Amino acid sequence: MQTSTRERIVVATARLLQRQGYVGTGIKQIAKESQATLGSIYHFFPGGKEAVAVAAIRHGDQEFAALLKESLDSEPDPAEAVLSCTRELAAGLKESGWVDGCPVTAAALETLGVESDLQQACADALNGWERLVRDKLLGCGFAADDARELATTVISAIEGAEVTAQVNRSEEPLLAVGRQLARLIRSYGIDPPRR
Amino acid sequence: MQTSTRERIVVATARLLQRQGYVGTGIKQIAKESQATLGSIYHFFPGGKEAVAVAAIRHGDQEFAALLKESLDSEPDPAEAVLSCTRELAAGLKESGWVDGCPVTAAALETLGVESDLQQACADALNGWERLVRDKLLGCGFAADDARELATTVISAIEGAEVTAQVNRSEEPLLAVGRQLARLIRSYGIDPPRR
DNA sequence: TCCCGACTAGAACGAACGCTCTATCTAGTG
DNA sequence: CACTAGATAGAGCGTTCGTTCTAGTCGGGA
Repeated sequence: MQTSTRERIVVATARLLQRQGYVGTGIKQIAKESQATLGSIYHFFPGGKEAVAVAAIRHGDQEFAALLKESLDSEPDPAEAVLSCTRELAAGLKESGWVDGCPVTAAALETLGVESDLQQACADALNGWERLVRDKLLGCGFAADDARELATTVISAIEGAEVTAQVNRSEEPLLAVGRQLARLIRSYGIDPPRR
Repeated sequence: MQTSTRERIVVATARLLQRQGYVGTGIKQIAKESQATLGSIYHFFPGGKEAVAVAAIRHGDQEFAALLKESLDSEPDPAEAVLSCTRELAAGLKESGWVDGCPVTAAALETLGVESDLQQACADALNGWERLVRDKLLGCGFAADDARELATTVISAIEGAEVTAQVNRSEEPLLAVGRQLARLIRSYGIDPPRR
């Protein structure tokens, strides 16, 4: 067996969570989709459904962080980097038939009322992504306050643009937001570092 | 009876939807919360749960559109108008204990896979809000293309900022995004119309 | 007075939910 | 070979889901 049963469960759950949320995803559906059985799931995750979801959210977190980091590292100019990131997200979203959106938003919104590990995992993911953007901006010479506000704006706007793109089944919202974010970053008039 | 049973059902459902999404909200919970009975709900909404949800989404749509329109009309300068809007949203979010977020996002994300009236209602809401912003910008002398892209960005960013604010239980993301959006709008260098 | 449509009320149904339980299989160790 | 911990397998538990159904209440026109 190439991939462990545990890993198959986590990956399948991550995909299901981003498509139909936490409440909409059943343990038995996870079992079927991951080619595992109920016994296996409860063996690896004695915490039940929520424990599986937490692991899946963390998986989606790392996956998106890797994509984001790759985009940010590929371009020295932060404005270009954000553009490249939105382009990549738009392409991926279209390819999935507009269903594979942000891996944490759906789950996060459903578990807001209750204090849970799941909610914490979602918050950690969002804040981690924001930190990646902030560090990039700091490395390009932005002031600390500007970098922080811009990072929050970039992540929030991308988050919202992904939802808008999904609902309208169109790449345009993501691309338009990418262009405007690039303009906003450039408006600070900081020269991009040359390689 | 001051408010009709039908209205109570719609209002209660709208609040439940924005807090816990579509799948997470049960018909019986709607009945309890709205002081109605199952019979009443199915009497007014023969289409069942989805029909109730569609009416509730449309209600939330109009409610938010009214708030948005009020913010936009209160300030002649579009940048100031967006700032005022994010401030108002931040205050409302905090007051609700970070649970009453965007009325359609949660429901929209859960019903992406299937072609449904509910999904259409969510798309209509988002596009309607975007149009409000676009018309404001057009009225201020923005070029058609700029107004369209900016409107998409404003709505998407606010949408995402609201999620970020909820997850972090903080007003700051909404306020920061508001400031950056104002800066972006001003970067076009178009003089705000004087009253 | 009767009646009828609008509305209220909640018992009951089959399906699906998360989870527990026992049983079986498998790989590694003595 | 026997033994055991790890992993797999799924029947079945109690509960809740959305929906259907029958029964009852009530005000106003014939």
